[in-house]
Amino acid sequence: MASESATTIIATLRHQGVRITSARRAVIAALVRTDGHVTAEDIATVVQTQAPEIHLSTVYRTLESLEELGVVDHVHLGHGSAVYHLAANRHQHLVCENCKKVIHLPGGLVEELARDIDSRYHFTLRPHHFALLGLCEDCR
Amino acid sequence: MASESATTIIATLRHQGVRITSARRAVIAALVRTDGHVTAEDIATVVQTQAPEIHLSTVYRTLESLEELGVVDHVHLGHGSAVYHLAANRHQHLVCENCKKVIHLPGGLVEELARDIDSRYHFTLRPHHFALLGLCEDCR
DNA sequence: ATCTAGATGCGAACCGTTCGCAGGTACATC
DNA sequence: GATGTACCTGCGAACGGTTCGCATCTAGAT
Repeated sequence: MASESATTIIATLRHQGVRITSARRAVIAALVRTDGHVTAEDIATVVQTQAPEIHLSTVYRTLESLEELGVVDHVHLGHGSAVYHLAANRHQHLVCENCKKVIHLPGGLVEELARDIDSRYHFTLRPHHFALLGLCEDCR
Repeated sequence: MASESATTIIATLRHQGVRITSARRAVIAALVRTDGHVTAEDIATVVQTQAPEIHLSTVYRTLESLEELGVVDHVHLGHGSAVYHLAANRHQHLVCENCKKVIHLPGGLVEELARDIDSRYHFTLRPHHFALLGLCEDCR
């Protein structure tokens, strides 16, 4: 799945009646460019190299809107700030509780567990919203 | 698995060379008594009905030590404060992202996933340290 | 009874995030 | 192109949860 371009995302947003401001352009551009797990602060830093007036709180608010619109996800890695990425590259995270290393996993891994939990507890897992914690090879 | 009594826990701690102070007694007693998912603040409140001078920061420090000694676990439910419980009743949590309801699961549920992740990524899941987020029956 | 490493109480600091408000800007409308 | 207004922004202050520094105290070894 190729990652969406900034222009595509902007077109989608405009189509949904969302105002395209320079701050939003900048945040989207940053997300598309970095394409990893970045914190709001990371995004602010990137964005501010071009447009220093864009405030961290605007970045938070923009990310919040983008998430409501289904364009980005945020994940809590179990320590420190949440990280954000484009919903298009949704995936799972393993996080080492010792060295904090993050390992990306393909999205499908948890599906069996999700089915099991659904049938037994009538609960729909949304696995991309949480990280799987544990110990990596080096730390265990 | 019967939950350990406060006296048993204290004996274990003493045996490991840990000082038994009145604050620690009180925190352990509170944990044994409530036996659910309580926040540090909850514990402080309980403890302070008997011993008002025990400070929230002491509760945090005590919980930290108890966790290092393997007596308690803490879990981040994805929003708000972490919750603590005795390691003896280790279990899994489903948390509804909408209504915040918490469902307890037996510990073994994630084992297959854990084995899978271990063999593919050489990573040891510690599933009791994170909640599984999603949507409950009523909210989905 | 004495000593000392370690635990405590207290408040201030911290970090990540949210909020309130006054001013600014996108875009629908003419 | 000018105008209006709902929405967005910048800013700083506040927030909730947790950690820290420091002076004092105390458990338990001697």
